[in-house]
Amino acid sequence: MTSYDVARVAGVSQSAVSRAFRPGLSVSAKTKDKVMKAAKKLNYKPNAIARMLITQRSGMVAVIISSISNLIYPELLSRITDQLSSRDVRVLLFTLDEKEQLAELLDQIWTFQVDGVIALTAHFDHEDIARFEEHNIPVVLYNRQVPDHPANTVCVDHEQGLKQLVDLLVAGGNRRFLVLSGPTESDVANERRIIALRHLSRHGIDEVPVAYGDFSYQSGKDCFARWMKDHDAPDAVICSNDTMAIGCIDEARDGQGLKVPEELSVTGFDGIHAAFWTGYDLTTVRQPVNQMAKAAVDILMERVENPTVPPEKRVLAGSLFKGSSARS
Amino acid sequence: MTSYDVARVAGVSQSAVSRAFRPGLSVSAKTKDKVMKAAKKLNYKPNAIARMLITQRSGMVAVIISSISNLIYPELLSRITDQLSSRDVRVLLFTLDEKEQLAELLDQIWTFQVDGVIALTAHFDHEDIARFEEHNIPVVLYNRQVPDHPANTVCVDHEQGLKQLVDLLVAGGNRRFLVLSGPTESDVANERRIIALRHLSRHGIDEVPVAYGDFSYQSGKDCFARWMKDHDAPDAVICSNDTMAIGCIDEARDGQGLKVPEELSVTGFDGIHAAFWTGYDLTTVRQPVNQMAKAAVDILMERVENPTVPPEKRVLAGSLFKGSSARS
DNA sequence: GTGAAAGCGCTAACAG
DNA sequence: CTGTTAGCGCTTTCAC
Repeated sequence: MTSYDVARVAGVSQSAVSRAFRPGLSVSAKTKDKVMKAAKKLNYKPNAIARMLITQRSGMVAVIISSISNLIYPELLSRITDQLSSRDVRVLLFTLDEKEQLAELLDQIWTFQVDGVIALTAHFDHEDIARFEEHNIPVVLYNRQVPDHPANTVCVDHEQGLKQLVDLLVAGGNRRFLVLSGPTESDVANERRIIALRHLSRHGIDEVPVAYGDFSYQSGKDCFARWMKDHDAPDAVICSNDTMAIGCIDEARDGQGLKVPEELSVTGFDGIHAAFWTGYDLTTVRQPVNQMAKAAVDILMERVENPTVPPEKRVLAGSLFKGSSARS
Repeated sequence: MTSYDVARVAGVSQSAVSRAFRPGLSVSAKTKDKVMKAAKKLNYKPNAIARMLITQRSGMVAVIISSISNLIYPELLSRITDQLSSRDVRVLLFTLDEKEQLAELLDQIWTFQVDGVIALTAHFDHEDIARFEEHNIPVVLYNRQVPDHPANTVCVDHEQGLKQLVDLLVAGGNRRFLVLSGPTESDVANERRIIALRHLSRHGIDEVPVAYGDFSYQSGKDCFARWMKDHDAPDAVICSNDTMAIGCIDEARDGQGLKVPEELSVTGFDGIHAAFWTGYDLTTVRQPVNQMAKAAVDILMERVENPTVPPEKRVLAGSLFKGSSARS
């Protein structure tokens, strides 16, 4: 079923059919009516692929996500998809687990002529960003920045969030700390670790040990277990994200027999749903996920409409959630 | 940058360029080399949209998912995306929360000319399936069937899984039951509820009360709290999924002061990651998610290659996981 | 307001 | 093996 078939049945030209299906184009009510009747009869739907080819706009945005062991990603994906849907844009989903796959993934993105990209994960250097500019595809990075290069970014305010978190912990009498960081390949992990250590240092707490996991529940559990093998329990564990914090709590309680928060404070970051489950009730910094998703989509679509708008960085404040996983 | 530009630089015809970029087509090594050199120089990538238009194949599969309050969905989405990626097929993601949006969503799917559809959610009647057949788009349903109509389906064996679960609970001395079901609009919820009740009945346990939630953590919590307001605690709660079971456990422990499993057995279904967190250690039936995702993609892609292959139903056995949330 | 005509960038016969 | 040619289904000037 093509627009020609509809045109024939409706007794109009093919271009009339095309016009009838594009909003805001000059067609008389009578013609439009004839076209719509014929279209319904033939069960005709315009072919989006052909439209993409001619308009040079795919109506699709690539969303890059990594494996779902970090529970913040599905929540973000969900919000971003909703935001894009409401603007009548479709999501082409890409997952990226290994750094090496990035080049291949980018190739796919070019060939698919997506209108834009939202990257929830992956490290982008200025060369990658330059390639996007070359291809004229706007990109928005989530919670990460490109060193020495302006880029569209929406970030939670790590500085402010972690300051509040650290202040709270210190005020609660915690003195001996352990930082449970995400992997050093992760921009987010590095930022959160460095900022946390800096704020601890401002309280005169230095030489804080760091253990490294991969943002997953299991790694939170394992890292803490490994640490406890040849160390005394610290007062508090500052985790790079909620998923690891939950793993750490489970290991503390069930593996090490420590009472949380009486004998051990544990904090997370993100504010995933599971963090608020009463079994954990995590002290954490909540990303304003809805607003951040909206900001990411707003920034992106503005650049899709008008490619000359310069890069923009938006930093949104997180909110400290005082759960019962930390003495405060 | 089009194939014509590359052809000009390489000193060959445009169709030679096209051939060079399609695997397994007859091009001499020399020509291919010239083409690739020119392509690299011009930073050329074939335009997938144009290819879709001419080949009538988009290389995209629509995946329909619902809101992520049920944690099995992100896990499934992740596995399915991996499976499709490995076959060089892209995922076009659609979310469906309200039943009323289905028609609109289907329209989108037609216009985008996807090669196939995997539906993790939504209720499809035989009319919907017929429309897919009309459009010649193969569909695979996940954990749901179409009444009175053959359709491609991959299901976990609810019958067998729930039999094992109920047998285990009864053997553990549990006699007074509560079933915490997902919503009656959900095919999966209905199937799990009815089968559970049937198996209880076989043990002579009838007139089992049912409370209805929406598969979310909060609804598990709320439903159980509401039930406890004007009833004694049952021996065991059989939940339609793990997320509700976790909510139920949290409410039992923190809201009602009940010891799990000593005073209350709670079971789930699905085998989501969080079910195995040591804080819950849920007795549940684990869907073989990897195999099911693979089966769904296998079934789908076989029909994409060859539309005449008849519908197929694959039922995979789940595995009972004996956690410590139920007396057994 | 409407129709004719020219492509968007590519693939796939077909003939050489 | 290579080049020529005819579209895929649509949007968009451009005359009328």
